[in-house]
Amino acid sequence: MATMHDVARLAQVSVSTVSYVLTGTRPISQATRNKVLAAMAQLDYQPNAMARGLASRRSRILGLLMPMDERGLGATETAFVTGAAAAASVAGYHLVLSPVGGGDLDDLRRLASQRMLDGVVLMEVQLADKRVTVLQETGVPLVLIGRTGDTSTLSYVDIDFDQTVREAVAHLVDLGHRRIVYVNHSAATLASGYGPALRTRDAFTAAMTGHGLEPVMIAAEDSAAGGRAALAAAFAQAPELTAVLAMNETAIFGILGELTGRGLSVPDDVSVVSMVTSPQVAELATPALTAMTSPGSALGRIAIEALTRHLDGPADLRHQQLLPCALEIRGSTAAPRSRQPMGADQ
Amino acid sequence: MATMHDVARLAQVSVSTVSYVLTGTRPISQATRNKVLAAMAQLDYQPNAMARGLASRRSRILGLLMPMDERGLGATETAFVTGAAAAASVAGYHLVLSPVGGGDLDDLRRLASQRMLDGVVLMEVQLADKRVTVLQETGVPLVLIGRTGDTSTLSYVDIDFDQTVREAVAHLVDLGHRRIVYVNHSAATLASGYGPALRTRDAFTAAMTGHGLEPVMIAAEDSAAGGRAALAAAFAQAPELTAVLAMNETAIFGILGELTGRGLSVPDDVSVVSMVTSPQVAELATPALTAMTSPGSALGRIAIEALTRHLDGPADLRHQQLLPCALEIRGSTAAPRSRQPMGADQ
DNA sequence: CCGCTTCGTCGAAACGCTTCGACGACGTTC
DNA sequence: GAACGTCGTCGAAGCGTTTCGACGAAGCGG
Repeated sequence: MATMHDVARLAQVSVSTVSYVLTGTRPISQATRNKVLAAMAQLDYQPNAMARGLASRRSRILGLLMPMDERGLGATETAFVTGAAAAASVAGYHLVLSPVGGGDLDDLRRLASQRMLDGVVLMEVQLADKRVTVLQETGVPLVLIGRTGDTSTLSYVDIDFDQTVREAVAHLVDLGHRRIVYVNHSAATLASGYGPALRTRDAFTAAMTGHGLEPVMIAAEDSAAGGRAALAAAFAQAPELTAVLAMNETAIFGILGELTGRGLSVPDDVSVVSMVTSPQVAELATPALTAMTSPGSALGRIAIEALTRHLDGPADLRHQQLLPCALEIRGSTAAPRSRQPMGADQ
Repeated sequence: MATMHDVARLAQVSVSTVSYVLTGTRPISQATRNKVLAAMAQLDYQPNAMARGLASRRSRILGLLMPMDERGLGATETAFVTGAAAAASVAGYHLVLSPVGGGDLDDLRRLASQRMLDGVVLMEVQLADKRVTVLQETGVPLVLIGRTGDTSTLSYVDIDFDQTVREAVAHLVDLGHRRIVYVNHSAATLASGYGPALRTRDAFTAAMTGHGLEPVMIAAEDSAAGGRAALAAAFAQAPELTAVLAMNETAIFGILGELTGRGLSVPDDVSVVSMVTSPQVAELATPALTAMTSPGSALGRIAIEALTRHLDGPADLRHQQLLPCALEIRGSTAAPRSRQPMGADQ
């Protein structure tokens, strides 16, 4: 493995000159530059990342910390990762993903303190998230996906759940629906302070109230069975429901199955809107789901851009941004079949 | 940020002694060790990963190179990653995931040549995979998930597709099925040399022939629509089919939808077995799918263990191992309804 | 044509760690 | 009790870069 010394010797210049050619820190004449470049090519020289990192105190590596639980990464998260990786590459950084469980806080602290990562993007942030505290203590530049409860001191990018829910509800209301049930994540997830679940709950209540309608929310386990149970609960609470808005991507297949099982057709009897869903998943269902498509890759890109700006620019700037999901109408929503005289609600 | 010098000064020992306490390379008396440990704790000392890596020429970081395409990571791949991460942690290594597209071969070469990774696990290997060549050239210790066409010189772990298909076919045959259609990945995927698709195709042919049955294979696009089309094609080629074996996890929802659409019930009219599928996905369907569950986390663990053995042990040992998927019977398979006189095939 | 920048290059000192050789101080062994 | 290990520690030499100060050579205004 050739080193800078070898290149310098072959090109008959000093080591520092080679370094300047590589980094562009100081001007180098075209003639010298060419000599050096030729020597590099001839030796198949690759700079040693460790040595660079040690001397320059920056690794040019960004970490994307993602929780890896059993249920896997959806297309949404994947889009996020690819968006982030692309942006990192453009900015001249490598992006590495590190699977961090909730438990290994010490592991996390170690990772961050070892100065191997120039900056960190943390995914799936809870409203009260110890990981954020740990990372802040280490002093690594940090951007969150999602928000903690107190957003004042941190940079973050997140989905604009408020607007997303408002648009979803508006779509259904425009179609003529009045009885709309919201199927959220599980009660346990809500209790754990999972931001998206809590924020959408509040946004749903607000949106429905704004239309003069009564909000009905059901918490569903993240499984097909959970979805089936949720639908049963929904019909118990609101027998005349004509539309379901679902946040729970996993439960939605159970919901659809149960609907079919009850002899109800989508969208003729019941309309279904899936929230924060990727087109890929939406297309899996029959009929394809009308969904609020999450801006996955944009979120990833923006997070990385904010992070690199932190690194290159002044230390204390904050970036806080919300992006709504886009409504994509497919086959699972329609005007409600008028099973009862119109105007009954009014 | 405290350095080793600071620790040494505070503990009144030499820098090398501190290093020996940390690495255990040489014996240190209990008294000295305690002094050093106390100093470390007091200063909240964290070793600098770059400096360590430069001096020792090993980063203690392993890379898991995964293609990140649009369709996301299934639970199978996720299990794989978590298995690998756990094993790496046990062995005292960090595991970082690097999303590498097919195109960035240069990127890959750079990553591997920079001596930032002690070893690499490469996922989703094609039968003829340029990435393997590139990585081999750089000399990084390498373990594959999947196999190239020529397996002689490399370490790999892979699913035993042959046995997996054999078991799946045997399950259906035992139930009494005679007309079984195999829905594979798309023709394009097959043509690109995707190992699992090719190997299962051959294994299916062999297994069916072994039972004295005629193998029928359909290539399906990776989408719900592809699944529907595939089922139509299947009925065209084998109108009396009673069972479907599907490799294509994405198409399977289309298959199920189309089956229902034709008024056929699963499993009474048609049995369905899903191959290389995670329990999570299998449970999404109604009824839950009988599936060949992939040994995801075991594959990850074994790959990392093989890799660390490469690093610590002799340079030239190979590890080549196949693991079958496990048959998990759920609700989508049953004996065929005898729509025609038994013995018609015999 | 004299002092002043600016340009292009060099040598050497970090960066924070590992590792090697050396060296007392003690047992052991015959 | 002389010769020999072993144990615990130290100092110093790297590891392969970046970066800083310095310095000769141009270029330039007055």
